[in-house]
Amino acid sequence: MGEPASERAGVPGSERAVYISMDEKYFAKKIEQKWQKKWADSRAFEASMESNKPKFYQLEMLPYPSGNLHMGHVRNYSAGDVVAWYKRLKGFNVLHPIGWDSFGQPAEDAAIKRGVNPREWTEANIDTMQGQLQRLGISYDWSRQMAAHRPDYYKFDQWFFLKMFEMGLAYKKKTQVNWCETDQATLSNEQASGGLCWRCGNPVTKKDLEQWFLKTTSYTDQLLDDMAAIEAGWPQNVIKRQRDWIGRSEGAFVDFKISMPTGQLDKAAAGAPNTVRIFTTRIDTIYGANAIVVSAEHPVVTSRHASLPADVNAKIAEIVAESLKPRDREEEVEKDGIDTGLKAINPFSGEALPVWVGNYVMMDYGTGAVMSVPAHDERDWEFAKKFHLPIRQVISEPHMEHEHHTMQALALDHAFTDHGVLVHSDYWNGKKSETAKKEMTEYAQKHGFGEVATTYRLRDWGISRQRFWGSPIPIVYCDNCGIVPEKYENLPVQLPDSIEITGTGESPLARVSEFVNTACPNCDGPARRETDTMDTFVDSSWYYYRYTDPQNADAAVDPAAAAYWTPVDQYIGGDDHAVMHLIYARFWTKVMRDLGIVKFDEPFKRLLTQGMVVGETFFDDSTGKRKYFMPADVKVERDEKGKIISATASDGTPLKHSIERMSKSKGNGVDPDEMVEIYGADASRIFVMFAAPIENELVWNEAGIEGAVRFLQRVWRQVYRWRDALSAHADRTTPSAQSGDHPPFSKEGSQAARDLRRKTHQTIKRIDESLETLQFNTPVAALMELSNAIGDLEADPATATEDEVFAVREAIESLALMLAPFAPHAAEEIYSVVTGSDDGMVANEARFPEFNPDLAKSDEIEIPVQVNGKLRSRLMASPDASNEHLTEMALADEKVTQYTDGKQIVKTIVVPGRLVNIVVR
RNA sequence: GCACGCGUGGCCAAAACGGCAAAGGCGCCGGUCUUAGAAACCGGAUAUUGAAGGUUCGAAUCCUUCCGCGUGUACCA
Repeated sequence: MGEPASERAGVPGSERAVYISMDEKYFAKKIEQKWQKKWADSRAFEASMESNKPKFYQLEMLPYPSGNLHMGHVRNYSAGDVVAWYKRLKGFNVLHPIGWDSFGQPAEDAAIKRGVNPREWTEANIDTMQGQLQRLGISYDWSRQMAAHRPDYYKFDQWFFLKMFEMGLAYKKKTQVNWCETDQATLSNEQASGGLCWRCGNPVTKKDLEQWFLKTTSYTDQLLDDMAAIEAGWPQNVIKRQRDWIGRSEGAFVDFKISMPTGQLDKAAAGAPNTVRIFTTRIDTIYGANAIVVSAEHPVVTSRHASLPADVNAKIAEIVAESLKPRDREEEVEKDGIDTGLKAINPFSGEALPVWVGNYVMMDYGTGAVMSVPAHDERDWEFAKKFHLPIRQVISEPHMEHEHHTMQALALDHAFTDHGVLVHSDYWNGKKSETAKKEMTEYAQKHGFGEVATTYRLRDWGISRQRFWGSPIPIVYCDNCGIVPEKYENLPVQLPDSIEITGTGESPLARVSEFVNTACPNCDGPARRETDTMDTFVDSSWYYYRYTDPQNADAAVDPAAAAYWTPVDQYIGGDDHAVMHLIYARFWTKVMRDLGIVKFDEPFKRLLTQGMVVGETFFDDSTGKRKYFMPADVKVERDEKGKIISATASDGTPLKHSIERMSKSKGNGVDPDEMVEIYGADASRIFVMFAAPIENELVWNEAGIEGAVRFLQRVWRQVYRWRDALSAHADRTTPSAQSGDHPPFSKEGSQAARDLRRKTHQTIKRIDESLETLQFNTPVAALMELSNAIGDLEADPATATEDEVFAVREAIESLALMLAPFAPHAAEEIYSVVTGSDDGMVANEARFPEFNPDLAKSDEIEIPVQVNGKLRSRLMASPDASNEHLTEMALADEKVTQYTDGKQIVKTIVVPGRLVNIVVR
């Protein structure tokens, strides 16, 4: 690559007879610095509620301040800025804020590894990244920045927690966490992957810990049903994933009575349940049940521990122990279980079924017990095969309706899980599954051993983290009063300024006595604080409300500010947050609605999920752990398609390669700062938007970025070439590319000028439509085409006709305005030259150019003529020529008659304005 | 396994409702300039739209099957 533009920056432009002087060459850095300063000085992007324009809230997902921006951020924020600029130019009062998800583990890890202060580390990172974003020229309202780790923000995490505590939405419960005995630390699932502690390498166990939960499940139906209101504005796959995640499943509960095997007394503890309730979605298969299978933790077995045979108890203990081991997601667990000796009576058939403990039944879903119907459920099939349990088919193919229902069906070689017709099912023989489900549930209900039931996959949200760098949970434990919420006036419960974080032990806060020891808010006696902190998803559940009222010390947000700006009109972010963050944020909004803070159900009207930015990685995993190599240190062989054949390290070690999410540690990261330094912010942003559709994965390939630079340079050159001719017309009071202010072309007006105006207006239409539908790559292509069209006009600026100058002016001014969302600095500069005002588009209330259909229309169009679908000729016709006229012209055409002579014309198809097709035989 | 999505020149990609000879960029080739190269500029070539069937006057677009790739998810009863 050649001499970087930046090194040439700073050359002063020569004074010319134009209102705004212009360098002959495009100096990215000079222009970018100029406009970044102007925008900051004029507070161009600071939003205010004092406006008579309609509001538009453009939001991008809250970044974690890791220290450096990566290309995924650049992609996300460039896209957001396209929307923000577009809406601004469309006359909206735009709110476009940014902030920091600044609580979380990396800061704590840095503290452990390098002994730095997490607060200082975090603040320094925020500084760095803010600078990077500013150099990219993203049009944020910096005055509204929030950062989760600052007490003025997390105060309200705590406020919300207390409110939820009052509402019964926050509660404490014992649950299992990954636990490293050696380090005495809880671990997230990722940190415990493979069953080994990521820090010390010792096996991880599970441990029961008291944890705080937020009752997301009390909003399950709303979370599910309210999606109907936002469905149109959200990607289908996100909607689907949320539905799956919530996992509503409709079926029935059925109670089975427990009896001990013949000859044995029931030695169960007093109060041991004598029924087992199962959940099933297929009650129609109940005559095929061969066993009841319960989870190892099910009360029906735990309460009978004393009476169960020793080998049964041993096996149950083994299953429990096995289930406590963390395992890889991919690993398939073999079915295991044991017959407890208990019997359960099928309330439909009266049959006594064995009660098994099975490792595939989960205690925390449904009732922790299932009826095993091997003929019609794959898991039960597998279980029955392994333990040689009987398999009885009770559902037959649908066409068997009214046939011989009692006949033994064909021997099955796999579970038949479809709906069908009941057989071997007594009274219900011959009925369809759907009918039987309904009737059997009603029957169970009527006879008191069952009911209609709906279960969900969604669990409550565990927010406790045994960590330092998070928002303290505002709860106090008092020997006299028990669990006591902190008083509102005592918020925020502040993190201690500096503590030693070693990475071992329980929550680091537990060792800070000034923090732990406190007075009970209730009785003022000695008490201890909760030392767990909140999940950082808490912070990101409501930050977008804080932006609307960021300085408020008394409330999370003023309802009036929230009412003005929210809900968010357009949200843009990574696909990876499709489920968790977006469910939590939706939940939080519903809680805020119930608190009367907002009046709507859903926080994000429209959502766009962008694809990841990925790059090639090279690594050696022969040691079991991946060691990454920088691409510069790798010798790569490629085939003619560019696919990698082999890669070797400089010392000759053969390396594996892959395409992975960009990151510094993997050596495939691109530093946005470096890119901005070399190519400029505008070119970088254009390239990132142009390279691939926003929702696709973007495989990083830097080669293309020079095309973006060339495009900007070409536009610049065109503006420079025409600057004198344009400036002579730059004295209008209202700068505008609107078309109505120029009379229609005189008959003598050149065809070239007419063509350019047509291209301009066609481009306006295209770009407008693309931006409305959130396509960012095609508008860039359209701008390139428009710029090519300007270049195609051969007229000399000095001698051009008035029509031609007007057409060029309209094209360039439109181009500048439409370029603003992608390359705002260059666009502002060009706009200044064209309009003679150096105050910027915002101050000038610049508007997106308006499309004029009359100008976009060609006066004559070419109509292809096909014979039997094959192109044979073309006609020139007016765009509104009648079908009859076109048909006549086509049939008279010589090239057409060659193919139609002597044949019978079967029919003629005319697509108005498009083509004529003559079908002959 | 299940669900969803995608296959268009060497590469990234565009083409309302099925309707012209399938955009744009990168790369490539040639030219101008230059001692030469690079950059820049100008010009040019390059596609039976993954495969096979089907529907239709007409298919990149709709349907079926297959092949390849990607994403999500998994004992959820």
